Amino acid sequence: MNWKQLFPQFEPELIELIEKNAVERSFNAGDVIMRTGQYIKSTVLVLEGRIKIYRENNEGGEFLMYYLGAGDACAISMICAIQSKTSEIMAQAEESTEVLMIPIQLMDELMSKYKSWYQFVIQTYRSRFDELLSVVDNIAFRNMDERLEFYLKRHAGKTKKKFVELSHQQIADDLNSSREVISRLLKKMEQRQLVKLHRNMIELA
Amino acid sequence: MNWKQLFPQFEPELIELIEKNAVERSFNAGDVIMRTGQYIKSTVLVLEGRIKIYRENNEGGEFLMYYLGAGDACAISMICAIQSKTSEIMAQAEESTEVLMIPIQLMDELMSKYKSWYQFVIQTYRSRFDELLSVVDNIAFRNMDERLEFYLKRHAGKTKKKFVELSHQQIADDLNSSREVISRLLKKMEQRQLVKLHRNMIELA
DNA sequence: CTGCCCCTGTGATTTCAGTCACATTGTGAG
DNA sequence: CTCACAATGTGACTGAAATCACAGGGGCAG
Repeated sequence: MNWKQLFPQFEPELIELIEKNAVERSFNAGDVIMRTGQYIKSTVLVLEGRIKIYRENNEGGEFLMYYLGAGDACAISMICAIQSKTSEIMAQAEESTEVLMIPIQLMDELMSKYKSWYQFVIQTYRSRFDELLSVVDNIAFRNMDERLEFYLKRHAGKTKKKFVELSHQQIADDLNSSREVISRLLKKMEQRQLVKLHRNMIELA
Repeated sequence: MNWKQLFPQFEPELIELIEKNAVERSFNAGDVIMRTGQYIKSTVLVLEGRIKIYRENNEGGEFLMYYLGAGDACAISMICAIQSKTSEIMAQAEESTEVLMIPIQLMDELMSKYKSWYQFVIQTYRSRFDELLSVVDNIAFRNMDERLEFYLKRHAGKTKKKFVELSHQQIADDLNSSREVISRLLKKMEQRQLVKLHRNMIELA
């Protein structure tokens, strides 16, 4: 795949080096890309599709943290890759997804030699950290109705559509809530004209 | 202050460079070191004392994220400093605290020239990211009683004492809960022989 | 000693969210 | 068309935590 236009800030030399050493990989919707406790041997750049990054607890509950889309990098894979540590999160493809895996051995060289790469890594850390902060804000300070609104907006924002094609159950899972609660809150939102409900699809006003 | 032994991994040359350019600063218990929306012009290293990093919302609620102690660096100040962005968190001294402020202009040079600095920064990112993950875990998956236990252990752990010298109200603030709830849960813990309650002080079993 | 303020204990009530139970509806396979 | 199944709607109940109201009690300033 021709991915260069996703990273216009990279120097040609850097792109060449990545191309020579990195491996492209495809995942189908639903594939688990990384799981809790797994060792990480590469830094992951997303070229196409969408990856869900979430936390799982031992009782089967899960909790969505954020999404990665084309042009994003996985901050956790960067940190873990550099230190050869295990990851503490789950990553799952939401759609058909293409990624570029850059072996850790290359990281040090890229960081020291290419300013654009260094900037990109810092930028990635910052974005993820900020997203994590807003996640903390939401669960610490907001009720489920506000969290649901935030979730729908974020989901629609990334896909650039006015539709969220998910069942109530899937939304409940992402928010670590239950289907009935989400159904009821969605009904209330419909009464407030914020959404229109369809089967497997929510239309944002 | 002689802080070199806190960072034994730093090369002499690196230490010298920091010494020449950084500014030491003291804060008293209760001083706000950084507030939401403030621009950051320096990276902060903690030399002595203890800093509380927390999130504040517009309705006066607050929520503790983690502490920084001697030898720690503020990951957020690093990220923000490099990008000259505003911070999204509050930092407050819990005790008398000494910090070293390294001007952002120096960051790029340190990162590219000193491997030990680069490693330190990466290590800092990782630790804070992990702490933030465990914060998310706690509020997403745990009830208040478990969160309280976790809070007490963490608080005592950092101070290396078996005592937590806080009023119930302060604990409630940190957990974004209310005083009565904390009092009741502490009573239950006392009945389970996990703690002994005193005025302004909790003794861990 | 006394008055005041802060810290703590505790009951009553309310609200939000999770759970259980079951009804209804939409859709695709055959 | 019909059946099976997944998605959705809804009432009843439960439990966790927030809130309200108020009662003691300890410590300190004067």
